[in-house]
Amino acid sequence: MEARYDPKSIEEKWQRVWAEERTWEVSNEPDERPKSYVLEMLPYPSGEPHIGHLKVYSVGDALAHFRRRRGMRVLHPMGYDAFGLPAENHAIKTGQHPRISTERSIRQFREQFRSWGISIDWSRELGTHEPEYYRWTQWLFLKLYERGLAYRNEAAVNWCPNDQTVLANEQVVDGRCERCGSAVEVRQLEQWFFKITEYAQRLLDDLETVQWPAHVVTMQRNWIGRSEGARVSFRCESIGKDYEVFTTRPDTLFGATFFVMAPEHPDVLRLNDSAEVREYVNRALTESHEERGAAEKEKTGVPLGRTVTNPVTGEEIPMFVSDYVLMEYGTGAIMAVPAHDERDFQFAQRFGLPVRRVIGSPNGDDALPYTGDGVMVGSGRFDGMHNREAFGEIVAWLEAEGRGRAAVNYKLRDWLLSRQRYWGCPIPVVYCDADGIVPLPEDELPVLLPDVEDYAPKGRSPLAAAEDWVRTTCPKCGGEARRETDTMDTFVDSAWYFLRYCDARNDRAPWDRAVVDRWMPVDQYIGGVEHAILHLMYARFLTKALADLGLVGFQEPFTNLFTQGMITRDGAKMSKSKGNVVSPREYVERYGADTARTYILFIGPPEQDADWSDQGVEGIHRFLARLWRLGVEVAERTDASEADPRGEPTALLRKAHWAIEKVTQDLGERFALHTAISAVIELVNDAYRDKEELYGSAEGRSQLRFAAATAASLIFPFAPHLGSEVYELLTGRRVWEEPWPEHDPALLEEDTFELIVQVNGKLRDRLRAPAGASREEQERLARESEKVAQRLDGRELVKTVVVPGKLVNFVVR
RNA sequence: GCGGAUGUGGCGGAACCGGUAGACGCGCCGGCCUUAGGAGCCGGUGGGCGCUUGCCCGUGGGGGUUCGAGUCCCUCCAUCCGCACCA
Repeated sequence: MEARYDPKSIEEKWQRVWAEERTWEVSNEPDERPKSYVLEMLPYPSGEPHIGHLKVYSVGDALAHFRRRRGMRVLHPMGYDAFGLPAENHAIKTGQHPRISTERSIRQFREQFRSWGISIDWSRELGTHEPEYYRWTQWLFLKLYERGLAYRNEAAVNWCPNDQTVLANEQVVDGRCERCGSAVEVRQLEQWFFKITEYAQRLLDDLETVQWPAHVVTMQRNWIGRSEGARVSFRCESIGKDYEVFTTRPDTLFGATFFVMAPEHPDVLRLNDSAEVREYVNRALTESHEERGAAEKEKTGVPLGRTVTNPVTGEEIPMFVSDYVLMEYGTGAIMAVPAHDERDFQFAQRFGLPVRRVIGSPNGDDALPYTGDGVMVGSGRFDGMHNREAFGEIVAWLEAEGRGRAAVNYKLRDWLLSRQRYWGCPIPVVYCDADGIVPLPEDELPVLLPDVEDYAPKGRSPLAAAEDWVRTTCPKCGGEARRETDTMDTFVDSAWYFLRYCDARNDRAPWDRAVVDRWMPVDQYIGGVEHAILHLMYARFLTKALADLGLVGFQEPFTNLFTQGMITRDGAKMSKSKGNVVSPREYVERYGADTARTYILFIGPPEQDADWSDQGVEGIHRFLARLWRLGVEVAERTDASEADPRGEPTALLRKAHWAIEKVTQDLGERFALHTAISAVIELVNDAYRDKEELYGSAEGRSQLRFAAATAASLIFPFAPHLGSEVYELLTGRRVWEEPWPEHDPALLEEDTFELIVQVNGKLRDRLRAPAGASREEQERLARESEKVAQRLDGRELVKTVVVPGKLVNFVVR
């Protein structure tokens, strides 16, 4: 017998079968089976897949296999998020077209995914850079534009000086470019936006309809940042204009002793255009987010030499400009209540402004600023009221006077989607002197990305250099027009790919609604937490917009979300500079894909970070080899006719049924893939322990053969090649065509159980007791235990606790 | 500062409803097989004391609820993550 587990030949054999027979393709025609859409987040193809990819697809594939064999029609597609900066930066360095390097990476990804044996429906494969795909990205842009959800506007935007492009707020982390780490500058530019703010409330509300990890929901909630408060008007008599502010504390209005505007506020220079103010404003505008953002920074500002009227006190309060007020939030101006707000307090200290207490603290503590609740003071007829009550009363008063109203404000800002870069989806509009912004008609799509000589960004899109391409005619008047040269944020491409998969080869529309409505929403979405806000928020927004357009029939794209943890090495994040990168290919070549996949799932709970260990890989490889040898040996030493277990159930047969139940629960009811694998290991260990004895009888052989085939069947979702191989060896059948096994509950029932006997809650003895023992019987058995009798002797029995089928606890004094 | 998560052997982790703490794997120790093995097979492995049967301690620290707590409550500590001048 050639007793060597050879993953290479086994894996190649089954991969060939799956490719030739297109085993994992699924039709869009519904059948009696319930559907399940299992999706991992779209990979960005750069070089080769890394260990994180191996993990996410190992998790998703285990689930896809399990659900198929449980009788579901499973959609499990693959594609590539192919536009983007790394490929373009590579092009700048080498002069090679980003399409070349991107498509090279895609080939490598595809080849690796195949070598991992992931069960993908390759007939739906897509790349977001293909005209067949981005044609529809452009089409969606036009739909949003028609609906007023895409607009062009000048605004203070984040500018990355290194990547030479604007960024969305979500792509700025700690004042730095999320991609390259450069300090982000603020620039006043005209850009394209999607009106995601219009969906703020719905994005918030519908978080309650999805089953997502709590921390992701919390992050989205915080990002949307809903605050309830009021808008209040402050009149500036000297120029005869009302300025509105948003406040969450209308109850402190009597304590508003000054008024502050953001440097970007359009009226600042109108109120005061002195050199000092100009200089302050200019400095604030050019300061990076990081410099400006620090909360610890000392407050700065300049008085504007004007006043506004506090609407409740009638008092004239001074106006300032200061960079601690943000133009993007609320109205870009605030009422300052130094007694009850930290920041206003700091500013007041710095500028010697009055601090007026209007809420008392319940413990009589008179330290200011005080931000808690209490009883109103110094607030006219509201004095004596609790501030929570005064909140509503003051808003009602403002409304009656026409000086304000209740209002809700969100931190969420519109999605800035234009980028001054080359390797992205062209925005399908033109600029015409006569007609202004003109969207292209649908039949002119796709607007193909032209080839250019130079990819280097120069503060404007490299596309602007393609003069022949830029010059075009206006679809409205036929006159001269210029094309939009910005491209779209790649997050637009990935905000709808899951819809395209449903109907990937449709060339008349992005999808057929009936088809999409049958597959969507995604039943299980799997990916990393790093997308908790960006991608997931954008995809949710787009889905809602499409629902409003009547293009899809659901509100949320991802019913269940699973966020997998990172794989570290020596406790640290893998990086080239640390030299601790684990290459999946290396391990797949050395041990086989089954070992790599099973190990990465066995290492720990998939949602947690886990540290890669070469010794751990060896351990799992040993287990798979053990299972393979068991299969070979059992196939040789038992008869195929003995496949069905017969005779008195042995411990091993019971163990097989126990493993079936365990794996089914771990895979079906939770994401406990690591404990599912443990259960199969236990089954194989028991088979080794018992096999020599079982070979001795026909009945024993039949049960052994069943146990080995069951182990193969249960390991299949994790190690599909080995599972297929061993299962075929023992049954002659294809494991993926077999229904998922079901355990026989009768076989899990034992005649006796281990009765735990405690005295004062401490374990004192373990006894065998008959399965159906009554409480009295259990207690009697426990009392008969010598060890227990010794401890009960001469002491007063206070109480006896009996848990049927489990334990007896004697409480003595 | 605010919000969230986590803390169990030498290591990764298990224990699902409050009921045998440490499944499974790694590592380590011992044995078998072998010309030899870093191959395979079998056994042991939380700590301490007796070292045979047994006893005591033990799930980050302290306190509480309970017949009984890794699990529930309070409190403190540590680590990680997210947000952070959002009015």
